[in-house]
Amino acid sequence: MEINERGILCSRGELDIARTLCCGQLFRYFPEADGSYTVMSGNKSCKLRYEGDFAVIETDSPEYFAEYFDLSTDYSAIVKELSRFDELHNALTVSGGLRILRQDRFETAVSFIISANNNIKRIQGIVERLCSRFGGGAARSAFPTREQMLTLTPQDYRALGCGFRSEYLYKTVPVLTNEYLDSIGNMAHDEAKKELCKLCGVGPKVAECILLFAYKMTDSYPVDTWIFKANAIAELDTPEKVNKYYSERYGKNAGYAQQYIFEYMRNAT
DNA sequence: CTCCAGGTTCTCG
DNA sequence: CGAGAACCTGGA
Repeated sequence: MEINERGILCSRGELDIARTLCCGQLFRYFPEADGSYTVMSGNKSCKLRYEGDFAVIETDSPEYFAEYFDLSTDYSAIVKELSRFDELHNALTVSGGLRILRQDRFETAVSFIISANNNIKRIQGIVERLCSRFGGGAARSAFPTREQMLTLTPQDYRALGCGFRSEYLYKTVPVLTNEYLDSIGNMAHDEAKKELCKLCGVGPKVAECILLFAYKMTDSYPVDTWIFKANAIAELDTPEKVNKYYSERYGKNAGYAQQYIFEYMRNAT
């Protein structure tokens, strides 16, 4: 990896752009006509494309996106550790270059509250409308800050298409101060999850997503409908049982395993 | 028409 | 504490 003032350079093997962006951990990515992708995070943006054997991240905020794409972590070692689990054989075929992001905490919390019982296409639309209407007034604006969102009413959220999640956001956004978000990061995983689950609109699945995709607590194992189907065994008949079993089985690498399975399952159908 | 999507909340036994 | 129903919305 190499960082200069124009951006970041790393090998294709380290960063598979489509895999990393399209596996449902972020919602503000935009495929461009020339084959590149634009990514928005908070009020920052970058553009990703391949040049020969390299993935190039062009941005005004190289330090931010080096952290965002978790470029200091060696993923080959993690994949190697997970390869001893036979049931992950298929999932690991799509693991190459798929990275787990360190996203903005507020944006991630809001986005995954919106994600509940929803589909990725529609989540993207809602988030984009939220940003364009309340984060800057134009397409691809910054994600609105907590302070900007404090003025929103449940009716505003309904107008964005949030549906029954509107009341969740109206109640929870005010709680998501920097102090609160910092305190979550200082907790152990189990305590952080328990604390997040106190928020309206945040249950075990959304809590695990926030902890994995914003705090990069990689012992998280979010269980959505896809993962639940993939891990369907007679004894594991509830999402929380699946969560408990596999987070213990994979330990510190549970989050990576989960993301590889999710990517494989969605491409398999 | 019904079913489903990166689930959570509310209610009831 | 566990099971079941209700829930916005848009695409298949």
